Amino acid sequence: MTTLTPKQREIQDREQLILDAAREIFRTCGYLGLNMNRIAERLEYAKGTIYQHFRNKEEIILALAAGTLQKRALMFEKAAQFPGKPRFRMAAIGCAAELFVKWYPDHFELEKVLSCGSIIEKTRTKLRDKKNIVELKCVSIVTGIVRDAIANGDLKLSKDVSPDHIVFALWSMTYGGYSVMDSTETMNSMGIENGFQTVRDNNHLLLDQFGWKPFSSKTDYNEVFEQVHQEIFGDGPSQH
Amino acid sequence: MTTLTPKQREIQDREQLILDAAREIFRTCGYLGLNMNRIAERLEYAKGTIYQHFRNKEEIILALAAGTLQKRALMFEKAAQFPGKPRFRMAAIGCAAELFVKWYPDHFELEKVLSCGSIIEKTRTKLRDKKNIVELKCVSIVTGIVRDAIANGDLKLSKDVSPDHIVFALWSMTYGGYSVMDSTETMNSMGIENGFQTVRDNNHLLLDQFGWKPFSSKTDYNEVFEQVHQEIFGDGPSQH
DNA sequence: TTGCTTTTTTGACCATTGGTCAAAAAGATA
DNA sequence: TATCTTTTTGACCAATGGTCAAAAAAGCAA
Repeated sequence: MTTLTPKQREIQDREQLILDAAREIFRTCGYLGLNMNRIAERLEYAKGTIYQHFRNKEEIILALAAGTLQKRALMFEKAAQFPGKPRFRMAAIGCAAELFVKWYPDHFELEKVLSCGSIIEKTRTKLRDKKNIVELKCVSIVTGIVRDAIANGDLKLSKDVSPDHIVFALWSMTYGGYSVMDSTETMNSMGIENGFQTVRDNNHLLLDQFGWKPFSSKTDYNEVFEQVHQEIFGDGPSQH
Repeated sequence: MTTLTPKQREIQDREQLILDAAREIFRTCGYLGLNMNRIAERLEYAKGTIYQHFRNKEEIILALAAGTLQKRALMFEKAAQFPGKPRFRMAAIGCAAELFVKWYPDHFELEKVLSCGSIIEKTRTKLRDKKNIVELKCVSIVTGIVRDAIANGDLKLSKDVSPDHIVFALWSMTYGGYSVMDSTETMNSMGIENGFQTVRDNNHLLLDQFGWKPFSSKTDYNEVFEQVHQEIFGDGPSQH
């Protein structure tokens, strides 16, 4: 039942070819520069063939975002396995998140496009859900580490704060920080020289305030970062 | 020299008519639904006339964003004048920021569109700068309050933290929080019931950790929020 | 291989939008 | 009123999104 005719196989493979071409065009020409004609032309297929795979360019962009997000989920999984106290593992997640945006800078641009209401609504719910599931995967990994810290005794939450609150706070700070950094104009006028380092510091500030031990005053989390960087992600973006 | 012929006056006024129509269309139909034809049709002008005012729809969107941003700057100015300790005034800024996104929900959508590289680059630098100046105005108001707190003795910064760092942290947390809230899907699966309240709390957590007195454990900043809400912004979005 | 059916591909085709510009209309001036 | 200047107009073109009947290719049975 799972055997495919050569033709079916070809069609299936083409999906990835389309996405590869689209990613390349998106990277160089952005949302407005990407269009179905251009993809077809580059792959030497007729336009109609591309439409057989994707309903419109918005769905292609969504698929591209889901693709990179999948890579992030894998990175988060690896990071979560860093041996040691939960807070160290959380620092490893921070490292993964930072390397992710550095390794796949176009993903951030994809996300920005997809955050526009009138763009995302051109895609089918089904496909959006597919992406959301991968995103939730990341969230649940992080929540898991928070729970471990609670089980561990390293973190005691007051009753008005839940693990989800902590994840929301970190998520906000990180996403917001990268976004603000991206709008260079305003950023330049502020005296932040190393935005990534600052986001890291701010996250640790938050975790300290939530009472999560060991505090950043006791541990050099930059050292942990470097360790994770080398030991887990030393080989760069994995090619597969 | 400042006297205008009736015709010149008419042209000048039309700019606002165009923006009003565009804002309405953008609100209901989003980025993809907004186009020059539609604006011209609604105002019963020829397309060419619209092009005399704006080079393309991206520049219209930029102008719309600059317009609402201007309102935010005014709100920040009013908030900064809240009488009392700098940290109270900072809470007032938080109130202004929150009311701003609630009062002008389409502004957030405008920002998201303009954050897309290939969209913003269709606008002229000159116009972008115009918007940036208003944005910087907001930043400088906030930075001013931080400086007041330092002058005051309520806040002592370690030498590796600058006022700009604090502003960057608050900005990240707030912008990031609102963004994450916006992507409802992921948000719903997390157990955050009141996102706005959570963003407020997180900001206060940060300020506490930076050592800015009086701490939120000593003061009920929700009370301050309500006070600012009523005394300063009680009359709703001002119509002018 | 051949002839028939089903699947896939193609690109001509249409509608919509972005954007231009020469000609027409309106306004200013004297 | 006649003349010059400014503004408006909408026909026009190019590019893109998207469809679909016809052609080509693939699958299959004898």
